[in-house]
Amino acid sequence: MPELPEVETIAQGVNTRVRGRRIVSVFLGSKPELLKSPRNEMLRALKHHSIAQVRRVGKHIVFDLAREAETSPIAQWLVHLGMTGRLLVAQPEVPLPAHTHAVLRLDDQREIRFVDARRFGRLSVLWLGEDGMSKGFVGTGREPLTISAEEFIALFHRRKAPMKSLLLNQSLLHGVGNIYADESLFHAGIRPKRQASRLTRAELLRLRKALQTVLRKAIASGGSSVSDYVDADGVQGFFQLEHCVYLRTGEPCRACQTPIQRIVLAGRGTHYCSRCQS
DNA sequence: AATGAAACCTGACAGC
DNA sequence: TGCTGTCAGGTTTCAT
Repeated sequence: MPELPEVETIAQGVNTRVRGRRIVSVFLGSKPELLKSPRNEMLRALKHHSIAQVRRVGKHIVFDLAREAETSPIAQWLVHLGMTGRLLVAQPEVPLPAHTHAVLRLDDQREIRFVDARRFGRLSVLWLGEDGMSKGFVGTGREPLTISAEEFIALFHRRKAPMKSLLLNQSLLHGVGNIYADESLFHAGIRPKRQASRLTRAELLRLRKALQTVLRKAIASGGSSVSDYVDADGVQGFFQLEHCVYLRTGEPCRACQTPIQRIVLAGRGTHYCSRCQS
């Protein structure tokens, strides 16, 4: 479900609520495909350790785990929410939702719960070297909010795939998904199918600006709740009210009233205005 | 190397 | 009511 703004909202929310707490017990469900690291490794990394920090890297939520009374992390717990994953902080008396696959019980009794109906989510553990040997998880690509204009342009140099497909490629930029790819292309006035290598420098500069603006605004709105996205408290975002094209097939363009088109590109529903985007 | 299509799952919703 | 088909915030794998 979640893209950069939703993952950012969740990570910030979880961080505020559980930073500094100790994990006293861990439950991991029986679905093996969710665990990208061995189960015993994951239990060993989590159990009896403290949560130094929770943050977002790309679409991943990173838990920095430290020994008690120490600050430098020894391991990281990585959570990828896939399409339908949720990460909730709840009191123990609140009933476990269906499809709960992991529960971390904290020293104040509260629980961090990983819930994922479709099971496209993934959990993994990264061990950190003793003397800062490993920097830990740095993500799969460049960070869209901080990438410079020149680096952004260089990413797409000589690429012949449609621009939207490349926006979704997590080894180039990480964090952009279907909603924000469609929305940023609309705001930049670029058709999703355009070959990246045929975009002008000015268009690429416009796209970077549009992408950063739309991501920042979405974070400020707590993300987009299209079907079932909620933050760490189970609260919905409201950036879906600002969508110009995503899931608005046939509805009038907010700028020119032309009905929004839907095509399939890179296997994904793709929405654009045929008049505003050229 | 790069691109595209299919596969992995469940749930919600529209139409009959 | 219940069936079928479509669609959904993502990534990986396989074929070209």
